[in-house]
Amino acid sequence: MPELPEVETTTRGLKKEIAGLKILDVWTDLNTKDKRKHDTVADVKYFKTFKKEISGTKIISVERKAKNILINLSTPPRPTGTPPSKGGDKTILIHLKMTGHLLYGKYKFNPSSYHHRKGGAGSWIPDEKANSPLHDPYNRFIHVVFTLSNKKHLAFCDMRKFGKMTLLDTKTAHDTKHLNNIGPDPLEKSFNLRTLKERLLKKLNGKIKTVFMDQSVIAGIGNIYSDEILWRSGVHPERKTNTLKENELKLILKSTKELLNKGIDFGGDSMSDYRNIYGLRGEFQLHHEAYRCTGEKCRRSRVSPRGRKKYCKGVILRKIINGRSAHYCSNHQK
DNA sequence: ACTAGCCCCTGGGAGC
DNA sequence: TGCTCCCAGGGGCTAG
Repeated sequence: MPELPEVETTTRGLKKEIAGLKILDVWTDLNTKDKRKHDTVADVKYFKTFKKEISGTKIISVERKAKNILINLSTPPRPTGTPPSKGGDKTILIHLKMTGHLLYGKYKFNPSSYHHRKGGAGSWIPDEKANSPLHDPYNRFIHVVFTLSNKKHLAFCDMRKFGKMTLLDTKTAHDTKHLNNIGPDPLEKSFNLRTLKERLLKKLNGKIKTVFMDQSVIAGIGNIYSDEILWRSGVHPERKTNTLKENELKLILKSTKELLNKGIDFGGDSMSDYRNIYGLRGEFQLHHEAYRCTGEKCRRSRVSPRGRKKYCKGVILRKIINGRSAHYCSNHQK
């Protein structure tokens, strides 16, 4: 599932590949009457406006805010004599939720493809050789396709359709409900021990794992990285935030920065369906110490004063905490 | 103002 | 082989 490192990997890819290009057209097969999706491209009426507003615009920049991707556009061109678009420049806000990812490449319509056989309304497959990584089944659930001015496409692939794509006014994007209640980004240099303490004060009585995944407290951390951070910090996921000692907070801060950076260095976590914009897997899943390691021996080791390597005698346990599965060591996480 | 719990969605895996 | 059932979970929403 895309968390900060996965969204950052995608954002970096987009900055490199699509900044400066124009959006010529957009297609979707999403069509819902679900009220909760009325302000997204999944809503038919909304999609019409969306298409009109973004067609012909230029992609100015791409940024990440927590787990959201923001694609900032130029003002849409208007025929002479017609007033400019209300609200000025637009920003496409994308949240990948559980199974979403973005793909950049060449696509062509193929009605007999895998996705179509599964009942999709339409389907696009990559215009690549058969052994292309883009033929990975997880890259076939394509629901929105942007046609770009270099004849390539930006596709939104989302197996479970939890993802969200909506259009905002660039000027006020950060003040909308989507973005105005998000805590500081832990990878910012200014995010230090003081910041961490201040943020945790917001939820004094909460379990650390739950609080850590709360986007209004800290931005970008989800189930995988919270498990890994707490494993490395030696802190039990159910510890109340107000019982954490100074040295534990220091460890949590250090582990957070280290693991999020490690996630980015490995190109994200593809244990499930995350793929980068070229359709390729990241490798962080090969370095899990806790997440989905239930029943395995704890891999933590330390070097004793005599120079011997001592292994933790714990086993990784799984427990549902506030409706989310938590994985932690039975021994060293206290 | 809080929080627990439901819901969205669908492929994959287990069990029969 | 093929059916049913359950699981994964971010975050919006609602009921308490």
